[in-house]
Amino acid sequence: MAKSGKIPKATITRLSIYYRQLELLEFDGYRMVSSENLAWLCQVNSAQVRKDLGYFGEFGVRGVGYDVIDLQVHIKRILAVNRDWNLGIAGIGNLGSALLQHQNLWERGFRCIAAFDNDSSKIGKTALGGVRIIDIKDLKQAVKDLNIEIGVITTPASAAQTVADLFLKAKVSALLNFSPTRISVPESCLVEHIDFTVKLDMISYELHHEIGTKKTTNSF
Amino acid sequence: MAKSGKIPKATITRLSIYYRQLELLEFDGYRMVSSENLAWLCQVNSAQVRKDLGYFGEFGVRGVGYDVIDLQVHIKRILAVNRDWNLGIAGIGNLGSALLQHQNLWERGFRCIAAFDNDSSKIGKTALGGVRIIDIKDLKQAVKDLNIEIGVITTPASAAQTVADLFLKAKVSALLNFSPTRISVPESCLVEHIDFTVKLDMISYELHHEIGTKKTTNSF
DNA sequence: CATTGTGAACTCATTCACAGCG
DNA sequence: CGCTGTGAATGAGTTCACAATG
Repeated sequence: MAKSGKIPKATITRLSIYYRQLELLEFDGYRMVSSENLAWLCQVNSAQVRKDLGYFGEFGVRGVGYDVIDLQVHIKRILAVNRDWNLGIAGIGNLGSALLQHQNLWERGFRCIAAFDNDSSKIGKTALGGVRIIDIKDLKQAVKDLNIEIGVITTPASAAQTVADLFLKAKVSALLNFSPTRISVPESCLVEHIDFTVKLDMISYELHHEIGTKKTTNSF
Repeated sequence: MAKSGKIPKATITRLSIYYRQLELLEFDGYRMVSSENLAWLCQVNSAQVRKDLGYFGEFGVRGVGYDVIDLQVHIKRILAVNRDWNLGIAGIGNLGSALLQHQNLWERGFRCIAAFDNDSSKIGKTALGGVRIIDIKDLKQAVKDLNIEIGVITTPASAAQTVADLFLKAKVSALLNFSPTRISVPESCLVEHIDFTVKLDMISYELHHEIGTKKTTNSF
């Protein structure tokens, strides 16, 4: 069923987006959707939708389309979001707080179950989302006790590498880095960056070089 | 000097990253850097660095490398970040607040000079960063008065399209959308998305499908 | 018979390899 | 001699176009 081979990273990104549109379609009462429809909603080419899905199996019915609910189930399984993931957030400023109380994350199974900071005025207090703030010195123990798999870095840039090292010593499987810094990690650890200063630089560039045509971008 | 032709979007992303490493190199007292060096720091191929720069001119000295300060100036000019950009933030929750007080943005010339919300308990108050919170109904006027060019959407997903429409009516040039929703805009408006639920889905996928090799990613 | 699934064609991006030059 | 700049080679990702089919 599921086919192997090299799967473009962009495909995974799009699967995530297809999934969200499918949720909306279901909410709006649709039972079936064609690749054309879905592609239009996600602002991509319809062959792209079919090819992306084709990497993982045959989920459609020729002449009809895809079952809106069925396809959600398939994509959840592919993305492995049909389970919970435990997250620990380091750096409980506004950004960290935003993630802790983010309703959507919890609903999707991304559980922010630990909050770390080095500010003694915060430690021991209850952060937004109802999680107690733990001294970052105790990160390793907490990661172990709470079985945290994904570390989220929402510290200032200057602390990012230090915090990353703490997470690495605690053997998390992946890091999500919100600081505008490249962090260096061993091969064994997956890192994703979310750097809005880079996005703003891109906007700056594109506004300045006024590209006349289609400007909505598909980068996430 | 500056060469034209199609420039990959990824090139612009990398220029932004090169720039940040150059700042660090300068801070550490380096005067010159080779493409090899810089590439290593940014975790890319050295030919990539040279090609990226090559789209815009010849900034290096053969046999020597690139002047650390000079190259920063060139990249700033290319990215058009050698000027200020006025930003308006809509949705003053934790995420919006994080941006408003984000020191780095201001230093880089991205000035968050307006804050909008529809919550009457917030309107009129001073947000973090010292900006007064304006009723979102008055967005259009404020955008005009303050000459805001980039609208930032930090509202819940449910409000994202409405707020986007307000920004569009106010004729901002670009939107930076932090909500996990595709927003539809006319061709004339540039949109960049920052969607961390997508990033988490990617982490989930990659952890589940344990890719044995190099896992640090270059997507921003 | 409308729509999927997919090889082949094409477009875009990265890397190689070396000529050109300070 | 060492490193840049770049055409040529390779590789990756997207789109086309149509045979397969429920």
